[in-house]
Amino acid sequence: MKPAAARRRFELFLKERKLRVTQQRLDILDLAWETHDHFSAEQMFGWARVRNAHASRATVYRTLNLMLEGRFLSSFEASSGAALFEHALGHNHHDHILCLKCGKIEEFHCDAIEKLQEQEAQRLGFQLVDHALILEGHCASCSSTDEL
Amino acid sequence: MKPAAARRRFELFLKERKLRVTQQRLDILDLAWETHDHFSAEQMFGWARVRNAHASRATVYRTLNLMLEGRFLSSFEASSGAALFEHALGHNHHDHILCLKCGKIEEFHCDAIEKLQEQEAQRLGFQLVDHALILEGHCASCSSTDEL
DNA sequence: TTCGTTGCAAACCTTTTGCACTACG
DNA sequence: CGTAGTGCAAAAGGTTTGCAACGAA
Repeated sequence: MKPAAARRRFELFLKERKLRVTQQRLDILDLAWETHDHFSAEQMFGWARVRNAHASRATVYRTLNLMLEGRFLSSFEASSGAALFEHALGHNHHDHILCLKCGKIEEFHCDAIEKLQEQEAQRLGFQLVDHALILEGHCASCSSTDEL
Repeated sequence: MKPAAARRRFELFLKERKLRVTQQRLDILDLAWETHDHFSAEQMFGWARVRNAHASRATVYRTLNLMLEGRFLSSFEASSGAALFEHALGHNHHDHILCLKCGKIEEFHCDAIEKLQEQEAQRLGFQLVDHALILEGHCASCSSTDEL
């Protein structure tokens, strides 16, 4: 989804839920669409600050959660404990693999894994709603330069 | 691993690392082996309190981390944000599926998924160290009684 | 005008840490 | 005895919340 389209859909989303279209909400959406990287709530707060977008930390958190509910963003837990967000691009769902040394994050998608997850859930009588898969290891450049 | 064996191995582990075998450490190990359920640090603190095991919250956290390092326990992140622990029984590695309504936790293991994770990591040039897979959904009894 | 939203700071929750005291080896 | 471990309370890190002021509809 392109920035303009995202913004339009976000406004619609807000109106459908009878929520107000505020400058802060739009600014945060725009900022989220300006990076192709994963970002934390704190980073977003910093960007807003730098860009005079005037959103308080509380509003940043509230808006990120709102965008999560509307599936404008997805998030996963970094090993630090903080949540990392990324905008939904209309891309297929993907999972993440983190380098434990340099912190690099790569995305991957594997249909076979998804199908097997669904199968396992069914086998256990669960109706699958969501899943979180995070792989951790050493990336190519980090493992080429280490002994440990 | 049975309680007695766990305790013996834990004492060995401590001695190998030149750490002291304290009453608190043994009590916490015993308590961990008294449940077949997943437990949080706070729960363990409560048990210790009730049982006069006299371990402070700080000691509980420190000891749980120690047992994690020694692979006496494994842990994963509950959706609440708190870590859930379970004793290592010598069982094979397994993943978890949580019911979003009643909180029930089931374990499962799927070799095919593990292999595919390894493949994906290799494909991306990563040397896989660990992974976390958590499925979330509605369990059989919760999905039979709901409309949502 | 009205009610949802914001900003601030305080509260929260989980986990870690500094330091004086305790106890294992 | 000497040093690692413990308990306490305070700090830390991330996120949520209560409430008065603000602003979109």
